[in-house]
Amino acid sequence: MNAENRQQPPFRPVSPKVNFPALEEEILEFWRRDRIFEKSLELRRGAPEYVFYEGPPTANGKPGSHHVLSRIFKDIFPRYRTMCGYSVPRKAGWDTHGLPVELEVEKQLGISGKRDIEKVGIAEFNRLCRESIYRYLEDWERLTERIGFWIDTSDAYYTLDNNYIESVWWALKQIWDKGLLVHDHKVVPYCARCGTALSSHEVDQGYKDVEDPSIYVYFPLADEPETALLVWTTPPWTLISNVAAAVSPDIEYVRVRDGERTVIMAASLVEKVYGEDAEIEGSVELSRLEGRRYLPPFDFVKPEGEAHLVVSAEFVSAEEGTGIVHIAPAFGADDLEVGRAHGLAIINPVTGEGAFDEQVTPWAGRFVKDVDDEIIADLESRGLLYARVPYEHSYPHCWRCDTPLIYYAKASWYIKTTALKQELIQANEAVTWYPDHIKHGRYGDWLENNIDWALSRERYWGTPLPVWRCEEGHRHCVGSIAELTEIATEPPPADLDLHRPFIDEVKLTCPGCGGEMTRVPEVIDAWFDSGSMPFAQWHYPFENEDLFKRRFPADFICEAIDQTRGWFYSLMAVSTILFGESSYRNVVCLGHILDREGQKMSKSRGNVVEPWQVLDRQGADAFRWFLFTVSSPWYPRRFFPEAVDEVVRKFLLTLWNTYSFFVVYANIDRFDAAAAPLPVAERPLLDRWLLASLHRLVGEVRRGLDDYEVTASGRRIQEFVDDLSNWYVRRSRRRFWKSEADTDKLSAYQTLYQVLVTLAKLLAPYTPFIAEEIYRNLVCAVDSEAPESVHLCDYPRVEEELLDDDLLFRMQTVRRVVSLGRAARNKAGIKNRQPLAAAYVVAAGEERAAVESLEQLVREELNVKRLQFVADPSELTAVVLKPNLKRLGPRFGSRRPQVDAAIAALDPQRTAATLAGGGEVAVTVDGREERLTAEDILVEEAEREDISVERQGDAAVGVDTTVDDQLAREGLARELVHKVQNLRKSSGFQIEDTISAVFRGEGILADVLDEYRDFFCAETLCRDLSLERSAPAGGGELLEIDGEAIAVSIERLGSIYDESPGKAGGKDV
RNA sequence: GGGCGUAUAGCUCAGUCGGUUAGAGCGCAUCUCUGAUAAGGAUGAGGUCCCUGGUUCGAAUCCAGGUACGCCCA
Repeated sequence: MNAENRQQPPFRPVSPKVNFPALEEEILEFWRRDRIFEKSLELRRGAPEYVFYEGPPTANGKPGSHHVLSRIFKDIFPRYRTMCGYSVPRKAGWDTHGLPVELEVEKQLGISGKRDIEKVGIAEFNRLCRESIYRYLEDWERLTERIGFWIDTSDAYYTLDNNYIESVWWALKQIWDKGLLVHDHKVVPYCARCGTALSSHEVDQGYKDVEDPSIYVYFPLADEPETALLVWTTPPWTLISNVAAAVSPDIEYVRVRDGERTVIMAASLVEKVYGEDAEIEGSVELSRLEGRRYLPPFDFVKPEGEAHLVVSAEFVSAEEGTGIVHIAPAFGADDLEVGRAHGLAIINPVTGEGAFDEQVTPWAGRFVKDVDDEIIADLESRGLLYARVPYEHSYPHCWRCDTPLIYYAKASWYIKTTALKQELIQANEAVTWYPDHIKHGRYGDWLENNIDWALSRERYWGTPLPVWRCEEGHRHCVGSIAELTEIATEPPPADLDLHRPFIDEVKLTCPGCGGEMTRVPEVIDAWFDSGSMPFAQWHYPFENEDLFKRRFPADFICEAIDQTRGWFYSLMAVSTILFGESSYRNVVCLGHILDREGQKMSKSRGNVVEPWQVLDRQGADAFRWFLFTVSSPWYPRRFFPEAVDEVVRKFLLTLWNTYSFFVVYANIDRFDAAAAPLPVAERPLLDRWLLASLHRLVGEVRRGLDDYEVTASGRRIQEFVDDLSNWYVRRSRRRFWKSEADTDKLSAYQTLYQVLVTLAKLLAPYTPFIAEEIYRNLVCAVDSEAPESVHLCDYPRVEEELLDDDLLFRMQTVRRVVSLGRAARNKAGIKNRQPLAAAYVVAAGEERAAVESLEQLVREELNVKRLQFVADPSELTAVVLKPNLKRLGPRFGSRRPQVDAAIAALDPQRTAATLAGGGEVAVTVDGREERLTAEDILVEEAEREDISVERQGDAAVGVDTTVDDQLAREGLARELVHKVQNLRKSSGFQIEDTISAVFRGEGILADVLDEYRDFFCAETLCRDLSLERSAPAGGGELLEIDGEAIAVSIERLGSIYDESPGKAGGKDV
């Protein structure tokens, strides 16, 4: 053993078998222990910032696979930008308020509804809500860490913090001061039993198909009582509150005879209501309708304002009913809008319990829906009912108690976002959306149809609306704790919890009248909380002014498509009101994860894939790579755990094997990564090709990630890894495994090393774990100066001088030739191990030059001795001449067999050329010369027996299928090597073990072994070969090849480490 | 009910400006190769490009209408 051999292997040995989840746990431990995330932030401190906002998840349930999707997209771009030299602070956040939290607690307590909650007490209830938030926080943090999402959870913002709430209050006060925070009536879906309005999400859960009564009612005109408007409506009880009848400017109205009276209705609906025989008396001008008064169907309540006249409204349609719509502003959104426009009264004799109040004498105290029948009977008794028709429709019910909801005008607090529509649209113009169709599609449309933001909730667990009110009706909005303290009647405690019920106890002195002010009972929509995070996370403007200003707006945010009207909107709306611009510049909008059937994953369907299923089995890199590359992130994608297996096999293991191959051989050879690199120009063509290919890839991946595009870039990396493993490494294997330590070998090592290290950096944002493993073993192990983590490195840059399009073209050409050649071999049924004399390549010009420059490679791949170029595919095929029986039959009759024979005797190639040139050939029949033309002889192309050809378009490759004795013997030699290699493997010998072999046999196999003795020994590391010419019997394995047999027994002698001075390594090729 | 998106091989997905025989990977079958590999190579089977209609010399692609699924809204 010489000194060199006693050196330690440079790299930690790597097993080709790998357990990714276990590996990842080790990496996580390293990151934790050595604070790599913190160091990655520290490293870029002071660099230009790339601002990322974390859209706070509600930690109100366990995180699922869909959260993995958004969280890895939130991870990859900040990682990438960090490696590109930006400072990318990553403050986590938690959304802690809102109805879902309350519902969770209601469930936990086994209670339902506001009355129950108040029985429990708001203080206790909110305490439980606060607790509930933290219940799943650990699950979230554990998952976040495990998937490699680098975000600073130690410095997270919580929307329930007093500081956060104070910033939100500040924002609300700004909005208040602009006059945009208003108290107004709106029609909301309302559950009378629960005494609360429902959010649209809740309403969605309760639609049911029901049958309600609908009625056709006469509204006699005040000045012409024998003529009536015919109005169709449902449900009947709203007629008590009728204040107008609406017609449409787009509908034609007519008078129709109806017994004693005349009715007015839409022309297009007459037949449906009165049948084919209806008697139409004439049409009615819209101007003759608008403003006309009619006799109200009920007069329990005296209207305050305009009432009981005909108005015109766009929303009226002639699709069903009569084209005239009853208007009750208290009970319909459209109605309220029409009422506003025309100054109509609002008649609302319905209590919070959904019952008529005392004004409606006959039915006071009864639930409105239960009175429909009696109302209909009353109308009928007064001759005001034309017809009653059952009406089937989908109607919302309370998801909690199944009570039919009523649409009910309630006073709530609104932000007048409609007043800012243009500003919002303009703010959106400055945002880049991925995918771009969202910008002017789904999201743009939403802005175009903007409605005021219903801000208040009559609930408990939320940011309290900071508005106080006095007996005089003065209102005051509080914008800070200092202000609160200043005008409170009694100074609030220093540790005041700003939540209910504590804040409700704080009374203010009215700045207007000096009276006592009490806080309004509402809390605010939790979306306003999350929309306020750009400043509230910093407690701006009370603190951190510079921080906020530096980190506003965000360069990048990312959520799933369902956030269009959620966070994407609330962020933009809040910042546009306060700061006049969007709080984000680029937004990645992800599609949803569906189950294997394409159905949405949901707890109720039971089709949710638990992320740990994947993380524990295949690992985080596999999960990440799958989600990044398997399909476009904008589209909904189907997901099931087995789908990740392919990613592991196809990508991660291929990469791993390449890496472990390198480490195994580099350790055997004691490769010195610090040695001076060979100039690239002096490296073999295959190496230059790989480097050119790598740097083309670097450019593509950078361009992709710069443009928030991960899928195509990832797929390109995958292709590269496939090329690296199955072309470069496979082609280079022998270069790593040969005894001379020449520059060819050094070049192979340096090139593969360089490529693996670059690849690790390139992959770091995608698959941070395996990238870290490769980097640390290859770089940190040999270079103590290098950054300790791949995530502290700079992202690879394109090295222009390594790009070489010409070389890429040449290799592509060669690979096509090889592929065709292999197909040709396969077609001929000749084993690859059998050497052949020649391959024929149809190529000219650049392509021929390409193949010539890599001739040896092609010969090895195809296992042929010689490469020959031909200009035309026809040179590789035979020509067959056939008599054209149609012509020659009549011409020669019974002498035709002679003609056939004569044609068969012609030289096909030459004859075909003559005929193709318009010439004639002469044959002798019965001693007479006969002339035959192109029409007499059919020229067909045929396979040549001695060449097997495969074509693709203009390209074609053929192989010479003639196996002469010498080739056959060489083939047998390779068979022997192959069999013995298998024997080595099955005997459990190491790659580097040397052996002795004893053969017993006679005949051709013995001859071949003798002839190829050196070749055999080099290939099998056989250091002691003996051949007994005898019957192949006795001990050992019997090798059978083509019916011949030879017996062999092998034994381990030693290792190549133990022999030869100079570099270890040992096969002579 | 409205808006937006999606639909291509058994599965997961490409398919550029409308242009030759619609592709890849997985899976399947046959063959082959292999001392890095859970791999590689070759061949093959497998298609109502969701449906209907239109534009066009020509449609997976453009237009209209519909169906299914998803999201948002009513």
